[in-house]
Amino acid sequence: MTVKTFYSGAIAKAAGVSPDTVRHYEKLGLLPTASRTESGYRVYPESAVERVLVVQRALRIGFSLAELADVLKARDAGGAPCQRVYKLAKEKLKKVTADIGALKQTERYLKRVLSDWEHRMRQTSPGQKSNLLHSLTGTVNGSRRKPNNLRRRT
Amino acid sequence: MTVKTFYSGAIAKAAGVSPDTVRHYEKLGLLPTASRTESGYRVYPESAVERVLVVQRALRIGFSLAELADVLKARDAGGAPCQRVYKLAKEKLKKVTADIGALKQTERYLKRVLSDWEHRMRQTSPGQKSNLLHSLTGTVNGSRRKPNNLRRRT
DNA sequence: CTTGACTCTGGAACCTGCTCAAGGGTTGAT
DNA sequence: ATCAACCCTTGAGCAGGTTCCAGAGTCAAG
Repeated sequence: MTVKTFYSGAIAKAAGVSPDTVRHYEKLGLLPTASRTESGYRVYPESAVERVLVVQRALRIGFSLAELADVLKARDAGGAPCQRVYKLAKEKLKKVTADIGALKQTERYLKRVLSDWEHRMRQTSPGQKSNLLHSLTGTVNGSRRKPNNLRRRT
Repeated sequence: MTVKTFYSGAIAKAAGVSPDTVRHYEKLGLLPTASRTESGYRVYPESAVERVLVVQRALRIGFSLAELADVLKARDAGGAPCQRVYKLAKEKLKKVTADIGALKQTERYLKRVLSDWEHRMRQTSPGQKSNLLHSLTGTVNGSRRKPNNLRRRT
């Protein structure tokens, strides 16, 4: 009795990603190199699903694929990179907290700007310029760039 | 008496960006097309500095260059795209608020994970696997992708 | 034995706001 | 005349995590 095995597509479906992603992960070393059928199809053990899910969760926390590849390769090589993982996670937390602070400042600023604009627009007849953008001041402290990319699978 | 004029480099320096950025903005329509000297140098009025600054501030709020190009072109064409700008800014606020919520969830989750790991590592002799990554559960609700990119000018 | 759904490969494209490089002209002071 | 310090253009590159493509092979059902 052999272990149940899966092609890339099945792993992908079970983990909610695309087959391309599975292959990509393998190429980067996030999944141990799959064995192949005679015809060249990748064959994975069921555990690969969990692996993909772990990667996805770690990504959400802020790990990069490269970092994950590092530690997962170390693990697959028999090591126990817990210290490394722990340290990385702590960095992620710091980053997240900092990002929250920056975003909050942007939020406050944006709220102020909006209420200012509402005031300004009430004093301007429609179709007239009220120079909203122009009224932006230089006092945005938090830096904000793309905290979007809300990933969603189709 | 003519108005004082500036080359791209001077505008850039005054606004704290690179000349490349100024040209880039012009190409995208964020700056009205500059007139040229006989030798082909771009010539800007002083107001271009303010324009670049406005763009930079709007970027921090979360506007994209494309959106800004839209409204600024409309303005330059004699329009008053205030409604559009206002609506966009409101969307930005919504996004920022949502991002903060998502990040806060990630923060909470990450904190839980870390304290769990600390516990786990105390029970594992050094050099042994404690499967930290593997213990990531699926309960991260907030989606998080790169709320970093903290822009800083060099 | 055809059809349709799968698999493989390598490499390019996506997105965004720049940034840089190559190759070449202009300006202004010495 | 020569030099530094500008300016121009086109086009490519970066980050990062996919996603998509062409061209081709494989597999199982009818």
